[in-house]
Amino acid sequence: MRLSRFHLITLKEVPAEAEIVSHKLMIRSGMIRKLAAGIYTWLPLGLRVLRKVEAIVRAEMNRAGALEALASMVLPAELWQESGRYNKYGPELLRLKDRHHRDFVLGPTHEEVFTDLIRRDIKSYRQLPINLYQIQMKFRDEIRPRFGVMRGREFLMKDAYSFHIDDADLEREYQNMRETYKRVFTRMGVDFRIVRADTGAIGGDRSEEFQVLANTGEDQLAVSDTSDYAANIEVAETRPQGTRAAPAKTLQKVATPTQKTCEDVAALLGVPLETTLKLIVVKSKDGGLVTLALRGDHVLNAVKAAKHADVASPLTLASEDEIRAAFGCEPGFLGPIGDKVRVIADFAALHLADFVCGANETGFHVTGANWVRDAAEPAAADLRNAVEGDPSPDGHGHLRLVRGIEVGQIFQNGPLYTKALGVTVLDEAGKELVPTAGCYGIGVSRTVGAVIEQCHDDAGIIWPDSIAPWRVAICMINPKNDANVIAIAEDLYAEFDRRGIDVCLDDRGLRPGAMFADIELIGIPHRIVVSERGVAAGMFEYRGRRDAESRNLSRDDLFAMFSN
RNA sequence: CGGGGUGUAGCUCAGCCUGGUAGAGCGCUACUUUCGGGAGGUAGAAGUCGCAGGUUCGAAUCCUGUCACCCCGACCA
Repeated sequence: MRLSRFHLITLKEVPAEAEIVSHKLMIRSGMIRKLAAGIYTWLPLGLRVLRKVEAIVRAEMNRAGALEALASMVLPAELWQESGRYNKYGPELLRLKDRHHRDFVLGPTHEEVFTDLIRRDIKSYRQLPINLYQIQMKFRDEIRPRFGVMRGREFLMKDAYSFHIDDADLEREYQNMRETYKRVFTRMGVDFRIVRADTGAIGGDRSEEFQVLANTGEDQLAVSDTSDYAANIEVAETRPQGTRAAPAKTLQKVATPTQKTCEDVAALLGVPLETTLKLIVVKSKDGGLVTLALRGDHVLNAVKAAKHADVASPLTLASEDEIRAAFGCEPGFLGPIGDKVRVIADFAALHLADFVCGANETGFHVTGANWVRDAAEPAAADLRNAVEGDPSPDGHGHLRLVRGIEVGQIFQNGPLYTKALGVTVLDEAGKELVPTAGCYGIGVSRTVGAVIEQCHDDAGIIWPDSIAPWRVAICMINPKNDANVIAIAEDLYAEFDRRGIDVCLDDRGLRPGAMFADIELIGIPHRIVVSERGVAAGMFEYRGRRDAESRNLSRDDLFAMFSN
C-alpha cells in the first residue's frame, strides 16, 4: 500500500474523549472514530488490524475443527422468550419492533440461535459432535460504555457453540477450545492468564476466562504466588482462617452521631478497621430480608452472595425503608445485636471477637460486641472478595491481585439451552436424548485494544508482526532531491510485495520528522529508510520499532530478515 | 439509574463570573524559504457559540427546559 493513496489521519493532540492509552492511541493513529456512545467506525487502518486478528481466530478455529457460519444480528423475540432470557437478560438486551409490531432483539450472544439450528437439523447422534462458530458484530446496550472498543455497545465477537452426546465429549471439546484459545492469544503476542470464572448471564456449570494482563483492565484477578491457581475475583474462594477469641470486653454503647461507615467509626474510635463489622441487608430467596455480615475492611462479593441458598439472585439490596422497618433505625447504624433479621456472616467476620458494630439505634454503635454472648451465632459463608495475601484456595501459597482485560471466555453450558428449547437426538439404541453443549467467545475488537494496552510506548503503538497493519514501512527521505531514492524505494517496495511481505511505502513526501512520528504512532514493527546517503553507500537503514538505534543493512540482509 | 463535569472552527481549548464587533494554538488552502526527528514567513478559508424557549435595547455570557458526550459506582467479549 502506498501511504499517499491511503486514508491515514493521525492526530498530534490527545482527544478529550479518551481516558486510557489504547483508546487514545486508536483515535490518534486514525484506527477508529466515535459515532455515538460506545459505537465506533473502523477506519481503513484500524480495519486492517481488526481483520488480521479475525484471520488468526478464524484460522485457529478451522484448525480445531469448528465450522464457520453466520447468523443474523436481528433476532426474533420468540426464541428469547422460549429460552426464558427475554425477561432475564435485562435492559442490556436492545429490543425493537418491526413495521408489523413484531418483537425483535439485537443479538448480544447467540446460544438460542445456534441451539435452534441444531434442533431443526440434527436428528442423530451420528451428526454429533459439532462446533459452529461465527465472527460477527454483537450489540449490548451497556450501562456505561467506556474505554473505546474495550467496552463498546457494538463489538466484534467470535462466538462458537458446540453440541455433544455426553459430558465426556463436551469436556474434550472444551479442552480443544482451551488449547485453541491459547494458540490464538500466543500468536497475538500478549501476556495472558486463564482464570476460573463465573458463568454470568450465559449460565452453565463451568467456565474459564482468558485475561490479558494490564493495569487498566476492568477485571480483578486473584493469582497464587506459588501455584497455577488463578481466578476472577468474583469466584476466588476464601477459607476460614484462625479461630475466634473469647470475649474480653464488655458491650458498650458509644455515640457516633454522623459516622455511618465502618471507616468513619473506626477513625472516630481510633480502632483498626478490621475490628469493625458491617451489615448489608439484601432480599432473601423467600421474599423477605437477610443480613450479610462482613469485616469492616472487606468488600462484599455479589456473585458469591447471590449463589447462597438463602439469598435472592440476582443480589438485590434492601431499600432504606425496608431497613428502617426491620431494624428500627437508619442504615449505617446496623448491628447483629438482638434478633432483628437473620444473619449470614463471612468466615472472617465470624472470627471477630470484641468487635465494633452498629447499635440498631440511629447515632450509636457498640464496642466489645461478641457473637453468642451478644448476638446469635450466625450461619457462615464465603461472602467477601479475596484480598492480597489471603491463602490460595488450592492450599499452595498466597494470593496476589492483578488486573486483566477479558478477551475470551469458554463455558460448559451443559443441557441448559438444549433442554429449554427441547432439542433431542436419537442415540445408538434409538432412544431420545438431550445433547449437552458448550460455548466459546473471543472479543475480537476488544483484543485489538488489549494488545495496544500491553504494547505501546511514548511514541505510540508497537504491533506484533502478526497483527500489524503492515509488517514493514519503507520511508523515502527527501525523494525530490534524488531520483535514485525514489527508484530504489519503489524497487524495494515492489520486491517486498512480490514476496508476499505485508509492506507500505511512505511516499507522502512528508519531512522526515513528521513521517517517522506517524510510522511510530501507528506501530509498524519494522522500518526501512531509503535516503540519498544510503543509496550512495548501497545500504538501507533498518530499525525495529523497539530498537534504540538503526543499523545499516544491504538489500540481501533485508530480504533474509523477512524470509521466514 | 444515582453522583460529578463538559458542549465555542476539523482537533485541543480560552472567552462566560461582571451581557455590547467571535478568539488562540494545531490542522487545512495558496505562495515562499527550507529539507534526517512533528520547519519558518506571508496570505487565506473555516463557527446559526449543542438545541429550544425566556429575560434584555442587546445573550456564547443570565434564567428555564431539553439533548448529547465524558468521568466515578451496579454489567460482560
